[in-house]
Amino acid sequence: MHLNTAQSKIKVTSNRPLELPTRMLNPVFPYHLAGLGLMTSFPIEGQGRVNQLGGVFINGRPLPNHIRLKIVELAAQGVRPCVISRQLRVSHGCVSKILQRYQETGSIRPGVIGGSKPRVATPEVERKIEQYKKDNPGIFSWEIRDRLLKEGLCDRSTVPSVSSISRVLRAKFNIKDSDGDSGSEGLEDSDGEHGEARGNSHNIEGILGESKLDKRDEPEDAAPQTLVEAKLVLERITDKRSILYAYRSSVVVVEIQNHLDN
DNA sequence: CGCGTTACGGTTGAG
DNA sequence: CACTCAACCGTAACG
Repeated sequence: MHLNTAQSKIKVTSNRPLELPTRMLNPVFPYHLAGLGLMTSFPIEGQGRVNQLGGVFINGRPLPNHIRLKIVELAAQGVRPCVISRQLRVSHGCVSKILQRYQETGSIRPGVIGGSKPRVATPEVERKIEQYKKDNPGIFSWEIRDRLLKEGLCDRSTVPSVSSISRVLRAKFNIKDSDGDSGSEGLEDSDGEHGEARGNSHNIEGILGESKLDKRDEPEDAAPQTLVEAKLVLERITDKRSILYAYRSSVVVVEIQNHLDN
């Protein structure tokens, strides 16, 4: 049912997470061989691969949000994990992981990928920096650095650099940076457990999030409820076919689907 | 057969 | 600005 589309190639040219709706699965891919061990995780154009179930995934990258959502929704309706796995063509290990995470955290989102933990600006040091700044708002970063050394909180190898201290101050006190771009935006999310909280402006879900459709874990209130609302959003998105699948309202989706297919 | 777990090959991004 | 490396990813396979 998913394969009778005119779409014949899955184009994956970016290493960003892509929306790869199941209806866009490659109809010429020999899925009957994919599960026989003759080919595993068969590479398709670019970074997209096809798993044993015929599902498309990008190695190393999280499943798109709409599929994660669907997994949780189906589970909530009482659908068994093995059925979800087959229906959405997602490995059962992955279904299991996403459901477990949802149970534990209430979030459907992937974890925070990449980056590294602060090496010098530890929470304790950050607290001190914050305190120094509160005590003396006019204090310079290099003065803070000196004080951290003098009071023995850090030694020369562990004291944060002046730029590290500046970064902490920017974060804590929302001080505008000279380049004045993003930077301070994600700070509201200081619980920091949501994977999409940063660097999300270059994928389709990031765009959605910024258009207030899917910013939180429970986005349905903000989702377009009418065809007109949905079209307005669609007009700002280049990959219209893909973005469809992020929408929660199946009625609207079907309407837009028909509209685009004509 | 269903599913929890984990090795593996991969990506990411703060430091 | 290129690099490092520890975080996370989903799949496949085992038990």
